[in-house]
Amino acid sequence: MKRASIKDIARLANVSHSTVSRALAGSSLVNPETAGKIRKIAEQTGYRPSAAARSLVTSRSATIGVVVTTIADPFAAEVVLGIEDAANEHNYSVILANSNALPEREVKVVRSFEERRVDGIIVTSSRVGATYAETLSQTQVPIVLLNNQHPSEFMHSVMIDNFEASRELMRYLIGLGHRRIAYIGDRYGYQSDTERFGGYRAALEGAGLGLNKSYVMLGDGKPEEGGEAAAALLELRPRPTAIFCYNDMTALGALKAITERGLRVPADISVAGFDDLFLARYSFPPLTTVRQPMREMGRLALETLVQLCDGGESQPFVQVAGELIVRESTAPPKEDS
Amino acid sequence: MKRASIKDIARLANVSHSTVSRALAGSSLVNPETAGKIRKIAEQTGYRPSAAARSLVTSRSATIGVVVTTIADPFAAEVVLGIEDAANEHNYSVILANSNALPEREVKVVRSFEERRVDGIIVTSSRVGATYAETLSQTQVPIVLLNNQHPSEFMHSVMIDNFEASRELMRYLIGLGHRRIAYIGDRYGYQSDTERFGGYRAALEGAGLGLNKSYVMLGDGKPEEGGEAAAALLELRPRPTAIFCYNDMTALGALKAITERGLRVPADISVAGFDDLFLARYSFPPLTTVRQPMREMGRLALETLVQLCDGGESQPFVQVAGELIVRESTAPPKEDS
DNA sequence: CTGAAAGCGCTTACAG
DNA sequence: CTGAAAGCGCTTACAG
Repeated sequence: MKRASIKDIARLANVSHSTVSRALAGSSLVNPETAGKIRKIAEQTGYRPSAAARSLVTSRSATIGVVVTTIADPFAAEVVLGIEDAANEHNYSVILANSNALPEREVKVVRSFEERRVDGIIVTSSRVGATYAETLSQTQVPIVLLNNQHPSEFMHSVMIDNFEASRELMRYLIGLGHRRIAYIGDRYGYQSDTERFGGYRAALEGAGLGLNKSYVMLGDGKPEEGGEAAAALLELRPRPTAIFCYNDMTALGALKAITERGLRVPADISVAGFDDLFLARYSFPPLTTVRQPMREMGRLALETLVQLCDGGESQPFVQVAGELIVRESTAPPKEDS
Repeated sequence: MKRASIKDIARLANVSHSTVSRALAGSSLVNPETAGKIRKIAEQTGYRPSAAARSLVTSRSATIGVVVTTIADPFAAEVVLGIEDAANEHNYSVILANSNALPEREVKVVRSFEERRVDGIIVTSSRVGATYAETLSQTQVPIVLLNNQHPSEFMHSVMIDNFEASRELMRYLIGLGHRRIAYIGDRYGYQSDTERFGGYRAALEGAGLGLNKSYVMLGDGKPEEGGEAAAALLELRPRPTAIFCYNDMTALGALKAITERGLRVPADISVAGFDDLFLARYSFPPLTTVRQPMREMGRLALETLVQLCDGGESQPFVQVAGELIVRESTAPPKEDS
């Protein structure tokens, strides 16, 4: 059974299909009475306009493409929720694709977005390398990068002020009395990591503390390696009294590794993360971290994109502020340490 | 700058657009040499076929719609990852929508799917109430429910064998020596909760233990209320020696509430969950739970859907097995309890 | 093997 | 206010 088309309705209403089109579009150029009749018939027949047909003539699809590395990452999931909620309000649909950080997948995704003539693309927190960036810019549609900035006239970005937020967290740790603070970063060289490390370093310098390179470790942004890095840090003498993790996932692994080795957080060592994922409230102990307004950032990205799609201007870099969330994984260092 | 169309390529190749269409579709009805030339031009001009135009004539969109309550739920995220990975392999795109459990949102989502002429729909773990089910069945496209079964010729479903998995977990707990086992379910009456409760009950009976109604609490599937329920359970005398939570999120809250009250898990009381979310390995202590193969279930749902879209048959109920994962949140009850 | 023609379901000038 | 016509970019019988 095929879906009713505009023609079927025209026949039932005894008008031309042009009139039906206008009536359904709410045009003022049609007799209110006829319009009402048409709408009623459309309603009764369960008519649904074909987005494909419409987009063919209007050359707009009311669809945006969203690429994440993997939606199983809680950060990405929160962002996508924000994007989709906002998209829904603007009557856009979102096509979701996971790149799994595979270059061939990235290429395929962009190609599929192109074929579907998405009106814009949002790329969330992945490394946008040179090739990927090039593939992306060739799409000719507006692109918004989330937590990833790339200097290009085609790309806008929304991100948190990593440097400032990181520095604030560090000042808090230093204020607690910590002098030996380690940093577990991300070996993939995300911009956000670089910036957070920048804040870490600036805070150390600001406090007259030098950067001790042996206190800087690299993980992969996930618990497993966060734990390994933390374990290695524990072996150092003098041992750091606090560990600042690039993100909450890393911190989660650190917490586990430390606890498993019989040390207590924060009595023996403090741990802080970054993101304020949902699970930061349920870790043991609850994690001190920097909150990123993930949903709002997603919403902001969508809104920027819609503005761009409507041919409007938008500032190329939207920056939001982080917020220090103090929980129970941080405390002053032990007297004797 | 507009995208190149089949006509542009036809002009450049000095053939008709029909030939271009055939060549690009890999039809054998076209001279290999011409075909090669056409493909080369298409490549050079960065030609991308319009999915809209194609779907208009083929009446297939190569798109499927996925509705989740919220993608911020880790369970949903894992499932969606599985769906999208499989969809990618079959060259389908997925449109993602969050219903937020709002009826009006559900209606809007389905409407949008209809307008986009999705080839099929997957609905993940939400209550598919009577109205929603009706809205869904009217779409005329195949529907696959994940962790939600609904008797209807239009709907297929893939789900875990909740009853059996729940019973297995209970047997394990009983085998440990527990006699007073509480259950924290979900007040929204999901089918999965009903079935897990069924397994709980059957196991108790099977062991000659009666069902103590005061040991059965209801949460909302999230940590907060899981914690409240656990706290209430702790007040009971005699106190239960183990708590089986409907899902990991509930267990996470229970763990926190118990620990905050100065009791130790599993020394003072055992806790088990269901799902084996990523975070179950990082809770304190690591959670004993039942693993649901979430990604595989997503993949299975997509595969079932594709089969249905291709006009094939498929068994209406696909059931997968759960797997008991024993970690550190469960142990024999204390001697004196 | 190739092209001309029709048609998918819409929107939108154009003419009345 | 309304209709006939053209066209968006494809696929696919039909005829050669």
